[in-house]
Amino acid sequence: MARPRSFDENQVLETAMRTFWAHGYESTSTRDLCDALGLDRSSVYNAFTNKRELFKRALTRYMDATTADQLQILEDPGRPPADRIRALFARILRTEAENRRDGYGLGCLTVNTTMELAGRDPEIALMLERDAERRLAALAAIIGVGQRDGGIGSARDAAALARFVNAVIAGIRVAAQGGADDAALEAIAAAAMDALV
Amino acid sequence: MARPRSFDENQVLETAMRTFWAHGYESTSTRDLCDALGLDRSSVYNAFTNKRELFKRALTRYMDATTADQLQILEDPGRPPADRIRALFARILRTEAENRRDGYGLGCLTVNTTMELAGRDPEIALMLERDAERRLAALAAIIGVGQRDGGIGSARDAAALARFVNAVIAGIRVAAQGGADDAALEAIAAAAMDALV
DNA sequence: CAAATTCTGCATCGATCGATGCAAAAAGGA
DNA sequence: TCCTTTTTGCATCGATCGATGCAGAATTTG
Repeated sequence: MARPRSFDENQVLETAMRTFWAHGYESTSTRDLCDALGLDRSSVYNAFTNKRELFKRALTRYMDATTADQLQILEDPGRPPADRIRALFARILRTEAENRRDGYGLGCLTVNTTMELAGRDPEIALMLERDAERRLAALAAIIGVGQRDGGIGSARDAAALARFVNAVIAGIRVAAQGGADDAALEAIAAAAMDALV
Repeated sequence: MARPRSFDENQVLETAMRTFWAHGYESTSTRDLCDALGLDRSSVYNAFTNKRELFKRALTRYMDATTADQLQILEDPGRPPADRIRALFARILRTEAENRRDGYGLGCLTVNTTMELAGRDPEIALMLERDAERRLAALAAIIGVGQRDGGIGSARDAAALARFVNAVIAGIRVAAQGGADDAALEAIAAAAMDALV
């Protein structure tokens, strides 16, 4: 009954996500986006309302994919809990290595957005907090299991240890954006594991 | 022989530093700055060349003050090495608590700038790396002393442990900007100490 | 084929950005 | 007091920002 769209919405979101990821929200202009997307601005505004809504869609896509990937690692029944945390760190290190360009990592869109927008956009801050809660809950659950079966020797509150692991991951992202190499990032993760086992 | 300036350069740098700290580099317009400073743009451009040079001056001021403060804690001869690291974390937590507004911390201008600019401004990235080197060197030295006198039980390379402590501090800043409360930040620091002693 | 509906391409809007030109104001030195 | 030098206040520059208006193209339905 009407003219169909000339683009695939998922592909647009994927490209928009990578563009925001690489340059940040404010520094990505709608013109930059449309160049990367191969679309006119009016098409983007027609489909996604405005820049901020498009960003929210892209951020949701990133968080859904990333958190699902991390939860899958944390809930792998084939490994003991401590090994799952190790595997999580290994995944962080691998993605940071893959996304390195010009000596600087892209970091993580979640951490980047927390730094850029959480303090002045309550709605986006809430999206980020909900995502963080999911990851913290999964981490705390696995750590609790590890504490009961002895694989994780720390007697600290599991929720506190989950916050610690989450903070170290964020610290690794920051170090990557600051130019740290793979060995430096790996040393951080290895030391963090010492606090758990 | 000529008209004197109506402002104190140090006060201007202090105010500019706090404005950039609160809102970031790109999101602070020259008009925002001049409103905060009580000066006209032409005065600011006359004294500091342009926005980026003013930012570099403000960033240098921040790094000099912050790093000097942290090095003083790390080099306090009255405490054993492990206690100095604990005191460093305590200082981070205190400043984050002091700089909290609307539930969100200001974080740290160094970390904020690393996330916003390090990947696309090589000169500023170099300034940040030099500052990080100073802190890492001091941390590694103190950790080495602690390893030899037994206060720090970890057998890991002192430089690697220094990177770990630095990353945890960055992680605490990120958590603070994400809305974490004092207790959550303290739990992160406490767990990090477990990896050293 | 014609009517209805949506999408696309181009031009452009007002707002804001960093930065500058210029004349008046303010000081010191003669 | 007058000359020289610098700062200051005001107006404004060109570029870019996010966003929109509108006519024509494209497609489904009748």
